[in-house]
Amino acid sequence: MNNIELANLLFPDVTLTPEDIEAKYPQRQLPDGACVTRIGPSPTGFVHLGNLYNAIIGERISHQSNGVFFLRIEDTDNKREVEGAVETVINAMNYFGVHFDEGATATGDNGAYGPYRQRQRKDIYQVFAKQLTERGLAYPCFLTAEEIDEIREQQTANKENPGIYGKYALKSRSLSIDDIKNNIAEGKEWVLRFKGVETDEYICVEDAVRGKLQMPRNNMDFVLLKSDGIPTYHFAHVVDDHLMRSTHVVRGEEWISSLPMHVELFNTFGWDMPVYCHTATLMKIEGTGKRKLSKRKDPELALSYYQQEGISPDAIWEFLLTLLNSNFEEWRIANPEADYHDFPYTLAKMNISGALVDLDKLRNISKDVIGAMPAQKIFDNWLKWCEEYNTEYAVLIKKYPQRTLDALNVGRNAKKPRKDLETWKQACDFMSFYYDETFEITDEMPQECDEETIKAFFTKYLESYNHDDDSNAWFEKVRAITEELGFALRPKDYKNNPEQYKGSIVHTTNMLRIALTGRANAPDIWEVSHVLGEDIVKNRISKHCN
RNA sequence: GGCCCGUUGGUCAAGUGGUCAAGACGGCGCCCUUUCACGGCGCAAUCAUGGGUUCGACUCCCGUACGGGUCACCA
Repeated sequence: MNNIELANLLFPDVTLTPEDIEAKYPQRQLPDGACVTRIGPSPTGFVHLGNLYNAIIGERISHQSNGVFFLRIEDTDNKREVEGAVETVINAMNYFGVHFDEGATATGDNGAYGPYRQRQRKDIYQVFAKQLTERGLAYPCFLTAEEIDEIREQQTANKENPGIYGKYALKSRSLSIDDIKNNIAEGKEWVLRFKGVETDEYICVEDAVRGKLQMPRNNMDFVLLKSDGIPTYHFAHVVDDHLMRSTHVVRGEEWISSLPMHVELFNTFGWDMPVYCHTATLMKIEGTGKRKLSKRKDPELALSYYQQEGISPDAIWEFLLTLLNSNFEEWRIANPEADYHDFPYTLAKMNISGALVDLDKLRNISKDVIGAMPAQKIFDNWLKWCEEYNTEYAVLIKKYPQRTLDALNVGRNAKKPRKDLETWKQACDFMSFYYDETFEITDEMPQECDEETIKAFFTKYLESYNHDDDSNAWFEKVRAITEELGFALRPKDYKNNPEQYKGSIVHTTNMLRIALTGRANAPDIWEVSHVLGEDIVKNRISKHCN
């Protein structure tokens, strides 16, 4: 009786019952084995790699099983919320190719299990909070922050576990209904706490990636509702994932230690627990050891970093997939052409220790990914990136669309395409020699070629140059000049008898390459020449004739 | 400190009692090659540690060390 009175005192506006709510969110009609899961980012304005990492897992297990993947905004902490952050999350997920079946969108909610923003679900949580109060399992606590601090200090001094539990909860738990009425009348703020049970029992949860997790049963009087009536993560998680009918909960391992609270809630409500999947923390190398990626020190933690660098979403997926499932790389080698969505992802193959984010490996993967793209797709993606991050190049690309496309095709249609491009940012650097506006000579001419030789070579080259020559005819001329100037036609001849030659054809072609592209490492000279066009070629060559 | 998780080469990692301990990135070397690439081949390099259990342990158990997480009206 007392509990009912208390519940009505605390929640005078709540008229619905848990049954009413349950009825609004029926079991989903899905094929056997379908996974329903979600990501629940909080709108802090910072979306990080770990968010994507977990999102990919959720996306894969749900869509591979013909289930449902949704986006829920966990905005219960209004202090941390940043203007426009919801949009930031949605845009980032969209950019990186993570698609939701339902949930929060930029324009509102989509789906029958909403609202998908936790603050808008306040009324729902209150119904269940009231029920818990009626059952005598929750109570209002008027402890101030200072009082809680004092308790903690005392506990630390006594080497006891910190928190509100056992005898430390007594003061609040033993308040009479009149005390509570008076406190409320005086305008004192309160939180709703769960009544933890004093016990030495253990709980055991079968985690889909870690196997058995065993830990002491919860004994804490943890907070269910904060003083503004909004739930804590723990309460919101349990209520939401139950009502939204999630079958799997994918989240970082930092949640393992609060698992006992969640188990306690699922059990007291009598609800089935979802399958938990606690994933590893992303690490970074530093000095001799690993450490957690840090928001402050590591720019590569932010998803925006990869956008700024112009690493394609496909490359990020392939990279994360290699971290997530170690058999992905083998699968990729066996199926070089396949879409990564066809890779059979499994939770069981997940690694449970912290994976290290290796940017070199990412770049390598990125090269392969871009290497496999048709030139037109590269053109489109690169241009799109430039329009946002490098407007100078966006202008160039649009000024010379055909030349750019031809340039992107150099060496691409061979059986083994070149892998010059690794990121859109780096592409701006690599492609610079195709435009007079950005052309720059950065490498030195080979030491084997003195000034005299350089002048002679280019003069002869220019004299004999015929833009209509095919590749073979062109190369014959290069050979002729090379020989004429006393350079070996075969690199080995020079290597074996260095005293007989000034150098080899390696050096003469190098000169040519540097004159045309500004560097020693660039694609096939004949092909490049035909992308550049006769005028530019002659112009660049003639600069070295005197 | 309590509770929990983890530890295979420089890095990502296969591996579930018997393997010469896969593979990938990076490094080095060689080969292919008319340039630049691409590619191919090869080399070096790993089971944190001490005890058990066992005919046999990277695999199972206990301890130690190290790393990580968490102990909020943050998620």
